Amino acid sequence: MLEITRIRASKEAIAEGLQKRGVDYSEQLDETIRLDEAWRAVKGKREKIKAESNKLSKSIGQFFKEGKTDEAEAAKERTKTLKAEEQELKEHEQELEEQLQNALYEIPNVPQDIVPAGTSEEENEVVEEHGARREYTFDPQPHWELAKAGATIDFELGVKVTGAGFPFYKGKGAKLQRGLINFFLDEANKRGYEEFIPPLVVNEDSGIGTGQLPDKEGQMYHVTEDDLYLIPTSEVPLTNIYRDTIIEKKDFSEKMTSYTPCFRREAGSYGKDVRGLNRLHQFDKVELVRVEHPDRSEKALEEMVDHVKGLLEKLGLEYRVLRLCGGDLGFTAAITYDFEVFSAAQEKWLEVSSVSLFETFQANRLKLRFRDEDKKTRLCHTLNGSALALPRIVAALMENHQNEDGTISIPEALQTYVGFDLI
RNA sequence: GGAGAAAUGGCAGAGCGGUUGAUUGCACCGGUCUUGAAAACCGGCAUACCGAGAGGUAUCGGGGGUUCGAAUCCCUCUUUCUCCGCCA
Repeated sequence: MLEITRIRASKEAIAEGLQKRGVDYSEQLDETIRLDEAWRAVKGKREKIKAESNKLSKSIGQFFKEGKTDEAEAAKERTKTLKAEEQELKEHEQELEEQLQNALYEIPNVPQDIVPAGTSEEENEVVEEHGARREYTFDPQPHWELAKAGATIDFELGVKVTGAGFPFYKGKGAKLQRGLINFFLDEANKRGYEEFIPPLVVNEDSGIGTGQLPDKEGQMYHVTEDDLYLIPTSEVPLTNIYRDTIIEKKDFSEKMTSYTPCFRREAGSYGKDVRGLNRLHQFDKVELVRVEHPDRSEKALEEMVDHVKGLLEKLGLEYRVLRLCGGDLGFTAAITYDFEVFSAAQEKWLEVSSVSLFETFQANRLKLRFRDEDKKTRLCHTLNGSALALPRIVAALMENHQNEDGTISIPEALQTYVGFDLI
């Protein structure tokens, strides 16, 4: 959520920045300004009346103490009219406040200057490419064929027990998952991220805090009985640790990591790119979350990008880094770098990580602040990134490291983690 | 799941209808004293919003109500503790 003070101060610049998302928000911005002004006017009026009646109430107490019953009764009468007036204004005020809040919820974050304009993924900017395309002397198999042949992942069994998008990993397939998780967590630990095991279900406040609610309600599994949501990413519980907090530390830099399963309904995305591990309802992910001083958030973003690059290199995968264009940028992000690995058999790029800086957009909703040098509270910057999401990494590892006989070589960095070098 | 008790500022802990945003202690910050430190003493010390400012408004777990007036009374929800039951 953008700060209303910021919209007030630089509406034009914000409207211009938002153009990069391919949608014109000027009308909505005007609407927030209008609502904000109306709201403040009504609020001011109401508070004045309230102040007067507060004063009267105090005097009533005084009158009673002094035994001036007549004066007290007279004052009582006067407060009655004030109260009625105040009540009316209060209703109007609350209405305006709610409208303003809703209007603000609908405006996405402003893309940073270097974010390219664009409306589709075609316009994402490839900023880096690493690793060589492997030449095959045989027809590389897609990972779902390899999984079947090697009995490492069982999709049909998942359908039987739960439904599509909930595979079973078996034997070496399961061990590979576990190995990757440990590898990713260790790498995060090395870079100073504290490890967490968070709850996998969160309440409504947390969903609102990180921006999943109220808009993207359909994306999460909702446990209606208890009004809780299955997390679509551990960004939600990790970032919400800092909801309603003021960081008092001077040179803070909060770095957290956690492995969790992630649950996504993926409503409306059936049919395309859903084969095998490409799009699941439940998948594993190691996530990085950071809370930073605004002056240090750019550097933090660079560090995270660097971290993810290191992981992909250690896994021996060909990858590229994209700077998402405005239209492809998430609602809450100011800038996002996507990492894609090349899938040999599918002949396409698979997104395996997304690293984003939210600036104050999440912090504003979270009420996550720090104490500035002049003792004032200011909003922090938040960041997060996957390091990494497992299924597509597994798909890429299987496809890119497959051998002609259907076996799969495990990259060296991973061998000590999984306990074997060939599947 | 049943029965009781409780929820107040960073912490501890008063207040139980009327100048209470809230006594007090600890912690913390500044000062005096001291060669320095400790002790002692003095002062400061919640957050948000509105306002150029003076100041105003709101907040004593959340929401609602009674009242001219609520931290204080009532309803409701949540959480914590104790006891019982059930269970990994």
